Amino acid sequence: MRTSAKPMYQQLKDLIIGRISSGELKPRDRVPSENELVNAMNVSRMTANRALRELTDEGYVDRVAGRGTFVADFRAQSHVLEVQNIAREIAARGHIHSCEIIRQSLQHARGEIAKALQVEQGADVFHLLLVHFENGAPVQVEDRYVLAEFAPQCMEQDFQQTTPSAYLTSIAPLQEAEHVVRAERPNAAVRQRLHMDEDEPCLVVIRRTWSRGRPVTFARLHHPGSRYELAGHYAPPGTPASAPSGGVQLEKLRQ
Amino acid sequence: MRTSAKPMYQQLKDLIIGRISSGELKPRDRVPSENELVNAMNVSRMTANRALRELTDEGYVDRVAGRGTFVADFRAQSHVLEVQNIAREIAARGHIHSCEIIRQSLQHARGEIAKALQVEQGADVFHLLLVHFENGAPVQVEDRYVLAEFAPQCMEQDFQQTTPSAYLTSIAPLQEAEHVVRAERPNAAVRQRLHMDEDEPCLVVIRRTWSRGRPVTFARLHHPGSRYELAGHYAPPGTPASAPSGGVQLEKLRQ
DNA sequence: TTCTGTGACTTGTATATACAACTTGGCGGT
DNA sequence: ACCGCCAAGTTGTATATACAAGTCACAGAA
Repeated sequence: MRTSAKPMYQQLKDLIIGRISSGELKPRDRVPSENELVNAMNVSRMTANRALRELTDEGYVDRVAGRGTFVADFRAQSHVLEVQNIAREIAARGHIHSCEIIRQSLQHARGEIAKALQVEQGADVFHLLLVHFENGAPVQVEDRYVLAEFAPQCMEQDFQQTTPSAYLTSIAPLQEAEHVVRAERPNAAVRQRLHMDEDEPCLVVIRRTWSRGRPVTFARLHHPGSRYELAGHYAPPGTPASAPSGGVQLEKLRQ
Repeated sequence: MRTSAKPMYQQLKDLIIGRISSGELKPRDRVPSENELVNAMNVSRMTANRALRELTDEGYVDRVAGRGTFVADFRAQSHVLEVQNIAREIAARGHIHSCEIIRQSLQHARGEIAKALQVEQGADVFHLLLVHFENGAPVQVEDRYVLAEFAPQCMEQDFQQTTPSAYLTSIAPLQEAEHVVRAERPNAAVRQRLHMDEDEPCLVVIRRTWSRGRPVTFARLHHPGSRYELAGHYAPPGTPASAPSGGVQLEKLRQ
């Protein structure tokens, strides 16, 4: 065929990614089957198969023999959200997560915030200021800005029930993330909220997240250095997962 | 065909990955072409194509139409090494990297080190202690242990010319990496080597790296909080790279 | 000598076909 | 009512074939 510049399987992928990104197809929705694509798009089944198979590898869809192809849960999109959802992270350790809401307001983006979100000065943004607790001890101050246009229902949300990152991933796929990690001395307000010692340093994560090609949220996350650390494990795709086994061992290395 | 449990294209992938992991095929070596696989393994070309194409997606090989398929440079293995090579990182900023070697010795692994590398107490390990400088200012203390068995030539290396991580990636593919990031107060020795202020916090990265299924090196990297930060950008594979454009903007947010 | 083109080999894509294995719903028998 | 079986639809894999496009070496012409 090759009527266009892009190969046919890529056009099929773009088509389906487009339907997912636009919200036309939501998580767990059924994606056209190979045979439906064959009839609708006038391609061979192998071409449709390649498109859907690659979308599976890339985490957009899940396929089950005999049932069909379905849009993947955003939550399962791995890496991007790995560090993101602190409530899950705490729950995974078997601990209890709780949350105090300091501020939840609609503001006009100014200065750094407008730049970071790539919008004009004065654009509507929601500002959230929360403190997250693990078994009652504060472990994170979340200072987050969200494009109002992206999440219009943001003021009605109860973020004690659902963390902002969980809410954001529920309304659209967060497809890209950028973060910067620093060690800093906290200011007095942060130190007080995190119950930190006088000279205790702060682990700061600054994070921007993209959806549909645009940055939609910007967050500064402050953690007490003595009670929080970031961990990550990277393996190239296709690796049979050589059983790292070691997160626990590393804990013991804490000096 | 399906004579075995695993599908044929997977067997082909495993075969080639095996030859790469064992060292039989080194970076830039030529991998059998599709037609050679067709003849040698008695499969169809589409099956050989799928195996080699997936190996390309997974970063094991590079393919050039008209020339052939070649083992990928380990250095190009993206994520795993992203944070790893500080000399490259500094060079990418257009700055000058230099390095002071404090210690380069053969030791017996004890305690935490043996545990982290999953070897018996007393096994031979090389211990490296270096300070890395960016334009003359110290930015990292690298405290690294390397399995002697893995890198027997380690004592002969001049790590002022080639950083340990560059050397290690040159002798075998580092396939998995695990890291933990913390904010800590440095001890006196580290503070002195990094020329840090009295109350300046330290960004600490603890990293283990695997090769061929075994941990081979373990490093503690200390950075001055005021002069170093970690940055990362994650996008799901297949994303058309929506031009983040923003590392620079984020810099300006530094308080 | 230098240039040109041509053929062999390579990857990239696309199609048509085939069979296996899994899932679901419905039909018919008990 | 319930059970079992089968048909239709789905994904997963494999083959044979075809053409397009890139690379390279070598033969032959200028």
